Amino acid sequence: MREVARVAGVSVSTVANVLSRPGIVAPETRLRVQQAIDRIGYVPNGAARQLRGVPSPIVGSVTLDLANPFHAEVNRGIEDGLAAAGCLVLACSTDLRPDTETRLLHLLQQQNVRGIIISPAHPDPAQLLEVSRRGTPVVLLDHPKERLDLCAVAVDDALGGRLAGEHLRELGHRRIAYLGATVDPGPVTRRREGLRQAVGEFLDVRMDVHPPSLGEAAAAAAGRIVALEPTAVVCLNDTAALGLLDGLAALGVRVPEDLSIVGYDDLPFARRLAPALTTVSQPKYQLGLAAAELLLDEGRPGHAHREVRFQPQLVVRASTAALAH
Amino acid sequence: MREVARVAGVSVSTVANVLSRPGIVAPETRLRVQQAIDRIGYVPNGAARQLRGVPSPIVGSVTLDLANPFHAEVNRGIEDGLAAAGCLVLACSTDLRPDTETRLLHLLQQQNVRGIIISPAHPDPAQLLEVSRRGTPVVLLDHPKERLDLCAVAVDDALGGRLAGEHLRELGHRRIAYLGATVDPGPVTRRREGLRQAVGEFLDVRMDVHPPSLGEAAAAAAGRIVALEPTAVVCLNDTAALGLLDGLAALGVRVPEDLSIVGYDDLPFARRLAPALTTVSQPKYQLGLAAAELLLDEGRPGHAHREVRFQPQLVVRASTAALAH
DNA sequence: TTGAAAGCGCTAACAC
DNA sequence: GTGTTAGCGCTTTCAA
Repeated sequence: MREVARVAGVSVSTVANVLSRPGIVAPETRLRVQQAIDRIGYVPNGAARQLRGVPSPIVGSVTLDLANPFHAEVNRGIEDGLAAAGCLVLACSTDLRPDTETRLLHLLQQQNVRGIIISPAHPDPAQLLEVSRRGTPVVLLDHPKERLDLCAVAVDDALGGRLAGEHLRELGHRRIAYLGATVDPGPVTRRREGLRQAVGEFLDVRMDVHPPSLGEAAAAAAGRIVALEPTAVVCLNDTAALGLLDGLAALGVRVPEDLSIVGYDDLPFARRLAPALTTVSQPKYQLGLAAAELLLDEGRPGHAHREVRFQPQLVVRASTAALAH
Repeated sequence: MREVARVAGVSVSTVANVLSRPGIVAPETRLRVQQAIDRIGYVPNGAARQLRGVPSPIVGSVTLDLANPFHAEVNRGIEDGLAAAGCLVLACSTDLRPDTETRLLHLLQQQNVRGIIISPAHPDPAQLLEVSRRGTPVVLLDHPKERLDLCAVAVDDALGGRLAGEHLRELGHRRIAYLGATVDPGPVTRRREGLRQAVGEFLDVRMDVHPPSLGEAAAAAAGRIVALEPTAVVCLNDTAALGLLDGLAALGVRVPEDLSIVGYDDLPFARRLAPALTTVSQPKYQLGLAAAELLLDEGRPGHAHREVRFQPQLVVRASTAALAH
């Protein structure tokens, strides 16, 4: 900046004025400074600006797994929602590990991010309230606001589970399994409860998803599921359903003749699987967009914390069928 | 920090020492300072640190579209590769728009990021060389190094196209279409050329992918493709192949009996489509991991720019078949 | 309309 | 082993 000032024959503060309040500088001077900036290829130093109190354009996004297509699309919504305000997304994955989440929250605070959008891995929100209290706005994603003093974007997960359960009941199913993981994120736990309340006999199946992928774990769980003799299985998401279809095919179990399958998320491939997957759809891009808007609103004068709530929708396809007698 | 010093009864520089060079501080003093830090809940200010020359832990990742499962997984590889060094990923999508890319590069430089990993949208790398020359390391992703003075992670795209073409030739196909977009990223263009060189009659089909999704555009292109009377179609990626299968089903065209289809990327769903998709697999997570490693190496003493090259692999499934006579 | 100067929070050289 | 001190690049009064 000093160099720009020298070349333009003005003082640093005039250069600063051209950058921050161009209206206050004489047109002729402004032009000279602009030319100097272009000639030198001057790029302002964000760190120095921040130190002077200008808010950072960076927003932290803490998700469970960026490689998961659901989260990837949510993040794209966040990115686009923030882009209008010139903000950038610092994207992090926790793999559902509370300690990783704690570490990331620390790092983000240190970076003075404008705010944090988080799908919590830790069941206790105390940590998040503390971050918020310290001055970094926090928006919950895929988590209900309840009485928390934070903004939240939520999907009615229990309803999603119930929709799947009621659909299966109507088809005559009574023994229904839920394929989840040994440790599930909040939304999956809430779906399970919604399903449990909607069905007769509920069979809880848990996968250990450590080393292999979710799909492989689901394929490997096929035998255990079949042994329980359910007539239908609801999976924690479409990827698990995909793997389960694989595993069932290997066992010679026909879907939906022998077993009905329901997925969750309605990823683009769901409609083209063999058989086309019945699933529960939830908005993805819109979730991210809403979270971005809530976060941007945090800075504004009359801001009050609020919740934006989305409804899931059952999409019936060919992987579920009426129970044969 | 001053507050911590006051509480611990030491000077700010002692606090600084505890944070940056703990070994130099007397254990007793160190403990007192640590306790003060915990009690106050002090969080260091990254901006101030940066201003003093400590490198930023943030790395920019500029991709074409974070919501694309291929890029999402690449980014996850980047994230994990950088995590070991305590770095965070600022993830951006360009949607293949050169002006967006330019804007993002500017923003990233302003943030003094440690480096930038980029899948270029702009065909001319001049801009990237300039960024690198100015002191922000740049690693090319999904782009060959060639004579550029940058590190690069590349996949042999032409080979990928050739593999698809040779597979189809062996099955007796001669009229082969390539389904791409009106404006394709570099890798897709290179695959097209590889395919063109491997087949007899090459039919170039371009989709306009602006408002709807790639899958929908591909479904809509089914009619145009059929009119060209190819016996096989290679798609720019699996998502397009998925859409095309949809469109063909609506037209009553059977795959592979009437038309063979080849995808690209081998996304998890490819093996479970109806029919299971023949596709060209390329490493995704590994690409990101390699890029992260190259970037981290940029800071080290004897660093020399180099290219890490991956080979694509043909995965034959049920969507391609020998040409009936 | 422009310039001089103070200071944001921190690090590191140096003196004690 | 600990404290004093001088900036890092910028914004923002305030004075000229």
